[in-house]
Amino acid sequence: MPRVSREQADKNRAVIEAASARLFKEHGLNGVSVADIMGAAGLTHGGFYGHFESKDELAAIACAHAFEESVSRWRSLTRNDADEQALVDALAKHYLSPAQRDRPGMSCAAAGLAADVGRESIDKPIRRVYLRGLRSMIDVLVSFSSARRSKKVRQRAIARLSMMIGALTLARAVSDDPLSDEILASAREALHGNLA
Amino acid sequence: MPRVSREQADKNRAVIEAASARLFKEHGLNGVSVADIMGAAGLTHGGFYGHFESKDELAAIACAHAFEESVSRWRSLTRNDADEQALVDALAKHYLSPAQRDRPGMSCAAAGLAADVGRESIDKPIRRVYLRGLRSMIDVLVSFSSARRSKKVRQRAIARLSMMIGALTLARAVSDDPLSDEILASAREALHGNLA
DNA sequence: TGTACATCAGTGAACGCGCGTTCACTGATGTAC
DNA sequence: TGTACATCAGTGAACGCGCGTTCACTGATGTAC
Repeated sequence: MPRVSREQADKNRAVIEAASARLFKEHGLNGVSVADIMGAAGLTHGGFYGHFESKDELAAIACAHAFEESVSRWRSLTRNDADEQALVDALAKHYLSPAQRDRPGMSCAAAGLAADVGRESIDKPIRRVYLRGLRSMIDVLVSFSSARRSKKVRQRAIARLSMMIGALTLARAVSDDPLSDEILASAREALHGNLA
Repeated sequence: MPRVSREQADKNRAVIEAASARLFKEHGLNGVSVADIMGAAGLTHGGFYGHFESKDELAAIACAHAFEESVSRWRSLTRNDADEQALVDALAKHYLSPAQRDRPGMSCAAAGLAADVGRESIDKPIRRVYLRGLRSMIDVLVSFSSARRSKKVRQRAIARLSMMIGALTLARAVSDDPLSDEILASAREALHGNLA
């Protein structure tokens, strides 16, 4: 059934973008084919190039979407006027959970795409998008602190983000072993300040 | 020039293993072909199956080699009788450097393969090898402490490892921006205890 | 409002290409005498 | 030690397959009158 309404076509494009964001985080940029993406959106592969110029272009768009989703979830944590440690704890509890580990497609963009983006050549559009997304995540963590201008606050935000992403990535690599839960718990404890 | 001496064949196998460990860390498990690996070892692709049963088998062997190399480098740091913080600082200085970031092939096995291993299905041989390797890295970090038996020491070791691997991975994803050096520096500071 | 037609979103076959793996072959190595 | 021959490490063509991308086609949508 070809030729769908303009409105439906826009919806289809949005579905393709959402599905690809999930699939890219789940299986990696090279672990997902154009046919996989279109199939997940209920379409066939040929129509892809009516919406996007290339798979690389969609990868960049999907990366932006994934970061927007992750960051807005993080920002929603900061609404209440809790203190910095409470906010970090809340984020860590959510972020470093078995549920997040086991559903990479529904989870953090920075963690799910980091290694793949690091291997993309520098001129690929996804690299600039990832950089922008990572900066906004750091900004959210910095905003948890009341003293936002200090270099120390920013460095602490970056270090915390590194630990969360590293722990999630490692937990996924050994998800079939008790060590996986131990990694999540250890990072949560460290972020709570219990190991200092 | 076919039919090489038994001795030369063993050397060839060792070269294939070393080259593949480097390439897998650099480009990912799916970013390297059998022909790439054999070419890097100065051979043609057809001879591959005389040495290994499959690409998956080599991936597991290469992963084991990569961890042995990384862990023995880490262990060499622990020879002198420095205190825990000095050992952590020495490791961080080495690990979180631009040189390590820019040469993934020559760098940490746990960081270079984590995301790929997390996406491999549970029955793939590389997963058990990665788990063993990660455990031995944790053991090295635990051995830095004089109070080796405590749960806290082990959790701290795991949290430190998570932060180092997360920081290195993120630094690679944004390596074309000043944020990359900032990530490395932030993690080094955090590991030194300056941000607590 | 109804009709005629141009547009174009989506289909599915096809393109060239590289993948992991197989296999007949080559000819130096290793061995039996 | 020298010769005859079996072995087998490495070669390169070939396999079936899936990839990203292209394109002729379809037929409902959108528009001009």
